[in-house]
Amino acid sequence: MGRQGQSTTRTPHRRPTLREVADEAGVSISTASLVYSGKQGVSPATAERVRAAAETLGYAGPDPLASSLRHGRSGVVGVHVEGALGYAFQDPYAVSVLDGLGQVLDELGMGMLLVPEPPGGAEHAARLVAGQALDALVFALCGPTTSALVDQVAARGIPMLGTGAPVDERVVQLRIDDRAATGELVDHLRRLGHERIAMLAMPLGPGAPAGPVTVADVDAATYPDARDRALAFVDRLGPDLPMVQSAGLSIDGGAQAAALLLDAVPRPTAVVAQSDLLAAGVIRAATDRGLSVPDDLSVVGFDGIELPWFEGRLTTVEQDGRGKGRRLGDMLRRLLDGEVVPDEEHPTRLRLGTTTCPR
Amino acid sequence: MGRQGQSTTRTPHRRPTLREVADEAGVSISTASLVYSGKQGVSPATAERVRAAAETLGYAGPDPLASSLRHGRSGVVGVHVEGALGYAFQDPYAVSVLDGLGQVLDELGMGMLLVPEPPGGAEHAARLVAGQALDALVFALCGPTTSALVDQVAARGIPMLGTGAPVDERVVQLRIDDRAATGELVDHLRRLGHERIAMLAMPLGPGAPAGPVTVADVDAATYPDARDRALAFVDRLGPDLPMVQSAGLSIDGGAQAAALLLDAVPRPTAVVAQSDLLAAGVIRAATDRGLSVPDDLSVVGFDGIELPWFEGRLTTVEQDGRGKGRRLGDMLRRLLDGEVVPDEEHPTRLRLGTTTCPR
DNA sequence: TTGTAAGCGTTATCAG
DNA sequence: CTGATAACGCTTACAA
Repeated sequence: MGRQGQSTTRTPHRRPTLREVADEAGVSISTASLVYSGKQGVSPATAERVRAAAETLGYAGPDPLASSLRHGRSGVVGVHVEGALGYAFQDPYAVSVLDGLGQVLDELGMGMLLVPEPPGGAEHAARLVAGQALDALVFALCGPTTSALVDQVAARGIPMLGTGAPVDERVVQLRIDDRAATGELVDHLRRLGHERIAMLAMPLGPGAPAGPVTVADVDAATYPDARDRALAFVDRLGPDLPMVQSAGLSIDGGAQAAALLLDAVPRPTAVVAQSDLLAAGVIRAATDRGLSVPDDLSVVGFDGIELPWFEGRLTTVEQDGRGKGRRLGDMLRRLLDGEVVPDEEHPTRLRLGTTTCPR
Repeated sequence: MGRQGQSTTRTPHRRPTLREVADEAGVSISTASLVYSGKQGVSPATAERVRAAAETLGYAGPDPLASSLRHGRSGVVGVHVEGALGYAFQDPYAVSVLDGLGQVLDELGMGMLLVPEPPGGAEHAARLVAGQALDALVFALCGPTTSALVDQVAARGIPMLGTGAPVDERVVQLRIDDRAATGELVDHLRRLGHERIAMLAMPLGPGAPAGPVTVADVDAATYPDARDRALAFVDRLGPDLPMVQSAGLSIDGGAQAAALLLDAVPRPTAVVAQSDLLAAGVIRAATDRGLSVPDDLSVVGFDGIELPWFEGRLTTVEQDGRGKGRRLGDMLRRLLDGEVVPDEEHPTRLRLGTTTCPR
């Protein structure tokens, strides 16, 4: 109580340490520590003395850094984000996965550290990971099949979790069945009588240009989810239907790539877009051309995000991003508990909307 | 080369330490350290021996935790996010700020740790911050005027940066002139001949319900940006024009609140929305009612985000989120360098689009 | 150029 | 219930 001359000399921010608190309280440093970790019994009286001393000195609790070093755990989970944040977070699906993961991490008292890997520079991410204490690394947003980070992180003994990529036995996966789900979409369109169906693929690899793709391109794709969805399309419908990839995972990118499909003659009667964002682009491109969805063109997407500005409801595959994120969090918890966690599969389901109708 | 029997015994993941590497290389531990910090001269020959030893033992470099403890810096910047991630990241403007900040942090080799503060539970964020080693905390996304975190973080001697909130002298601010910018929007509409202008405000506080608000409500607002924009509106146009707040910062929320304005008689001829997302909601609500924008209703927003599905261009105030984020990063750098950083102001500019026309 | 030694601030183990 | 003491893994004067 009373002034402590705090504003007079004020050495430039040397925080008091537990030892000083202990001295002030007239107890040993280990006793003081016990007060904070709250494990063993400390007599209420001494505990109170320690707290008072802490108050006096302005001690805000044990230094997380020292505590982490001691425990060998930082309480931080890295989340790999491919591309700039502004780019990756444009996709509500990606955000919903992070949201779910974040919920679980919150419960675990752990933090989420973003590990962005900018377009050209893997070394940035590598440098960050080298200097940052991570308890685990999650590839939540499905990037390339391989990543230079994997070796590095594995060497540190840090467990990794992914949603299909990078493909590596050291990365525990929570996959969806991209092929089966895409198959359901295609079957739905075929049941409606569509035959001239086109595919609008996500970029098959980093920096892929918008334009037509062949089956060979698909086979060589760097992104496994884009590849599997395209392969399922080819499996069901053969190699002769039009396929294009977009230059990015965005509405604009989708619209631009969709233009290639919609301006072709004969025009497809249905488009399978590999993501809802791309499907939104298809819808916009169609509308721009005076085509009505679904009357002139049926459109299906993938992911199951909300498109609040769209009156109507996209026919799509629900992935339940938040649920997937939560499940990732659950696997993470087990991984950190030292359990051996096998790969798992997350269910998806076809959701019928208003963007498809009979041919 | 050759097998090292890695898959046979494999003690459960005890990483080698620098001391073991030094022993293996036949040098002292400090010499080995020098090889990694790369400061002083180590003879190329010894350096090579150390590296070889590291390779042999599978040493992946100094433990970041120990290194951080020694340096007293964690290389982590906390970013406060109000509400669930899935909610906060819905706003492209918020994401763009984070994107810009992330760019600078990347250059600094620092990481970005998300510190979500869920709707009801400030103690979650508090617990996270208590257990996490942060070099700084940024309130990038403009939350409430006060935050319980501030005292706690200040006690740890961690510098804080904000964009208007929380209001506290210990938080260095990068502000925009909300009042002047809103004034420009209003003036623009008045020049076009509009008189019956309505305001659609962002939530004035956490969990605010959608509905009409009075000047008194505005004065008591918890979010300073929402308050200042509303006050500027009242200053210019008097207290008698309709004002509503939305229940959340989203297109849906905007549309719902906008309904209250558009169904009133007489209907306003122009709406000032406090964010572009809300403006998008107004446009949707208008369209739903068969009103044409701008012919039947002029709409202005705030922020300057892209609405890729909207043919046309919103009249709004450009905030250049990415630039703002980068500038926050720059202030952060100076703060971490120990400089005394004064509050700054970020410029905005009126951007004319296609959503306003003469009355 | 290399080695010695003293911490960084905690926590855990084990006596008392 | 409390107190020495030894780590945790690394960095950096300072000495050789």
